[in-house]
Amino acid sequence: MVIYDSAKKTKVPFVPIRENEASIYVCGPTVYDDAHLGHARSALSFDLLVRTLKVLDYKVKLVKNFTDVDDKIINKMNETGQSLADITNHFIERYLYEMDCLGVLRGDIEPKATENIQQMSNMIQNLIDKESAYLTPSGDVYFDTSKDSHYGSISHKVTEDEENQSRINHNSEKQNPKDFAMWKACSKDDSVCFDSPFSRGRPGWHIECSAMIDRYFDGDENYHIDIHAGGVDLLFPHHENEAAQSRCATGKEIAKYWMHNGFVQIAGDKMSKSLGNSFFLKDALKIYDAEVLRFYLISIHYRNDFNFVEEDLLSAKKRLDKLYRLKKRVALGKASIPNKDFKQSLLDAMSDDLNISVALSVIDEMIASTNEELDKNPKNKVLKKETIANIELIGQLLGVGGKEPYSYFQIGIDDEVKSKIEALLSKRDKAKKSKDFETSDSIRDELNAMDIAIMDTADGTIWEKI
RNA sequence: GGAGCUAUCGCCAAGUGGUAAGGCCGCAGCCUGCAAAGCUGCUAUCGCCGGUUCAAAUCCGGCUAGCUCCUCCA
Repeated sequence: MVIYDSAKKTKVPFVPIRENEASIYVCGPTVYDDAHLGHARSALSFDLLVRTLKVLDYKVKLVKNFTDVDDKIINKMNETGQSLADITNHFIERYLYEMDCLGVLRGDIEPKATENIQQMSNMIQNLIDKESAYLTPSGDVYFDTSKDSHYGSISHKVTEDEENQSRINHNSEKQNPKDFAMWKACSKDDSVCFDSPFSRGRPGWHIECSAMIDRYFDGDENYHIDIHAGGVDLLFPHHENEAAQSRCATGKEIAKYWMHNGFVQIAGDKMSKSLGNSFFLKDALKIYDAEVLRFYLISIHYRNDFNFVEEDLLSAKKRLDKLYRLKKRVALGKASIPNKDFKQSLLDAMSDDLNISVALSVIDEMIASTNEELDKNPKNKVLKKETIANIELIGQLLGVGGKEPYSYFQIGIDDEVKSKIEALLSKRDKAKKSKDFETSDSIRDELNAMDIAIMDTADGTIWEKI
């Protein structure tokens, strides 16, 4: 396995802390709003990583967090009058449901920030004791970036003159503009406060990941975990700051490897809260089939920008359709084992920093060559069994193709429409048998008008929802 | 203002030194009563300029365009 390490800015061989094991932490969402396509893409990117490692026989430990205490959530409380727990539980539930729809494997642990206040507080106190952090008169605690000689080693964003060039005006009680809050003291009217040795307040954003990783992973003397993952936007400052905290608190690097997924764009623009062009997953799932959406979102390499275009989604669907049509052809029978060359090529592709484009081309070629062989010899049972195994492997690795193939082509068709289709087909069949092609063709036109495609096969006529 | 990424066929997109994978669309053929599905064949010299090299889409420099980060963000 080779992965692109965004801290080293190059592809590197993946050599885990412990042989044949992989410890992975993925930065999850701040749960104050519905998840959008960007959240889906991030989750899906690292879902492919986890699936690939599992197929390669790594024992994977995956932790994905929820940031459930944050200024944005508090703003939402003030807007809606709901409690923190009401808001966060609602969005966590929605998030998990939507990710389940997309076939994203659950984390082994999915901790919330609020379940780790004690751990955060301990780590902050530790950093204060080591003079890597300082408490201000108002009760805030800042990390002192000048105490970390490796600050900037992850994102490479910190330059000598950045503090002067940044567009942001730094005020506050920071000793250094690069310093960041680990703990924010609450004011009197704040409703979300936790006790700590330094002040009543709430944790900053970065500290939760450091604390959770310390809590949930063992690591070794050099690193806490193998892979730390998230969206590119988190590279700086979030991951830089996490790394600094963990480094100074524990003397270990937080992660051996860093992976960051690219952004989803809508019409060429970044999708963001501030632009108000978010495409929420709940809306996307109303329009598109979840599996098709998954297939589309994973079909572009995770580090590239992803420009969401409906036309492209539809062409992705056509590509997935071909897999299911092949599945129809081989549906009867048990799986044997995947074709050796196919499996090797597929794993080689995914092992190269999740090269999905090559993986998909390997699959397309498998589909074409299998169809060709089945055209010549429709009863090739050995091939059929092998193909079933091939498709199962695709399912494990990419999380697509697992549905029963006929039902895949009937999504969105209710029983009423279904019986109407079947009645029309039976009528057409009679007309065809009596060579009344005018009638049979007009029935076909009628079905086409209903977005139903039909195909006559040796075993009778089958239909698909287009 | 600073830092970085990207630029390959109509569209999506692989490919980090040796003469351009794959998918969608299109065209032709096979199959079909006709279709559909499936199969076969056909369609690019890689943003622009210059350099290095026997050889570059691939390395270097410049330019142009788009995007991202430096602020909450996946």
